Amino acid sequence: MARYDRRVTSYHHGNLRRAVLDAAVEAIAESGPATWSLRELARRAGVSHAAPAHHFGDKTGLLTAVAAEGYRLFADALTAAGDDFLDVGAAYVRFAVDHRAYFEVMFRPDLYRADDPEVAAESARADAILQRGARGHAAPSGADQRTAAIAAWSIVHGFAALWLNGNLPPGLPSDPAEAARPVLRCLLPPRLPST
Amino acid sequence: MARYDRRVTSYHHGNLRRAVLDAAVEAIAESGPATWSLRELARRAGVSHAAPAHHFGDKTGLLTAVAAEGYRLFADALTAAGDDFLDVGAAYVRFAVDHRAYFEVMFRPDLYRADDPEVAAESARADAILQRGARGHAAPSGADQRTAAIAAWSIVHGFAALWLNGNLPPGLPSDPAEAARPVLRCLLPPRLPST
DNA sequence: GGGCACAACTTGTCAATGGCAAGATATGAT
DNA sequence: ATCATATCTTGCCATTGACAAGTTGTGCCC
Repeated sequence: MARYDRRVTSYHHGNLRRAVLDAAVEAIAESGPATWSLRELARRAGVSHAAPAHHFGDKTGLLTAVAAEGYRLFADALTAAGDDFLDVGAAYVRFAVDHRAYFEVMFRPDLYRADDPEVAAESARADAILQRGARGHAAPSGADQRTAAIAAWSIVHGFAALWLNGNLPPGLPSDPAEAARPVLRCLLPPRLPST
Repeated sequence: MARYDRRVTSYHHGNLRRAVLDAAVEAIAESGPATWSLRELARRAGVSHAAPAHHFGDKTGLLTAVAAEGYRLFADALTAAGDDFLDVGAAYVRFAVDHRAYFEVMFRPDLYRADDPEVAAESARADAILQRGARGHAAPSGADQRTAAIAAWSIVHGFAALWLNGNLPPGLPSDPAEAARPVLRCLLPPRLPST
């Protein structure tokens, strides 16, 4: 913490935007997207109570910036996972847990301005990668491609959401991405006995 | 609206608890669980700004009451749906959409006191019914029973969450429960050509 | 029917918050 | 050197959640 505190007393912070953004993500990760205040973030960063408003406009603007950055990191993480459904799904769950604050804001569109250009662009990028990942496995049970893609997205998103809420039964592997794999496999056609 | 306004001017409202609860659900359905205030609900009910506190303690107490009632209605709805996975899943999604306010609060445990006795009891009841519903379909792909149950819960919950967030592609049936059925079927073993 | 304990609600107050306006200070371009 | 502009501060206001203390209605017991 306090990585972005001002080292010396100067009128200009130098990196206020990033400092407030990081403080927000940290605060959200600690106790949800509603328990902190803009003024508290300003205090953490060592600036006056109105300084954040200059960079983000208002609280919604800050959450919009969090969502935009979250979608960018999210799309990057999914891209790095490759094409296979299980790998993309595991990366999806891992992102949700490792970057809980981003994830929680991203999928709560009432918190931010979803029509923000950067948010729209990055979320569209993530969408495209998810579509590709879903296409990587054969449509089960004779369902059409689109239905199968929705099923894939649903099971991955549902697992991540339930994990974050603590709704899953105890005894699962401590690594959520590994815990997810056998669950996601349920959506795939029966495997050959060779593997 | 205003179904619980006081008809006559009297010191006792007569049904304040229910009136505030309904006003809260209405407000949450309109614009999320964070955009309203206790004082606004009090105004809607035509009582003083401190009256709700008498029944719910504080804002968290009110949200706890919403969650408790939500889980009760939820468990009832799932019970009425029967034993079949597709029926229970469709009822799950229907509840999420028809009772959006309850659903959004229920699955955001940071908003309320999850250790509240009534919440715990009703959510346990819902859990049991979900387990039964998941057991109603054969475990696919050789997965064990528990993994299959988590997969079932994940795909249903994920579909509901994505529908509520507006993340699903356009063109689906307008009835979310019917839209969910083919998606949920992806989890089942291939059907016989007879059906 | 009289009195009394308690439930239901009101009024008043306080610190904290988000947002705005106006002012101060630093930065960089020319 | 000057000046436009970005960055940050100070001051202010309405609103909020929470609490304390007072007021009014209700039901119960005798």
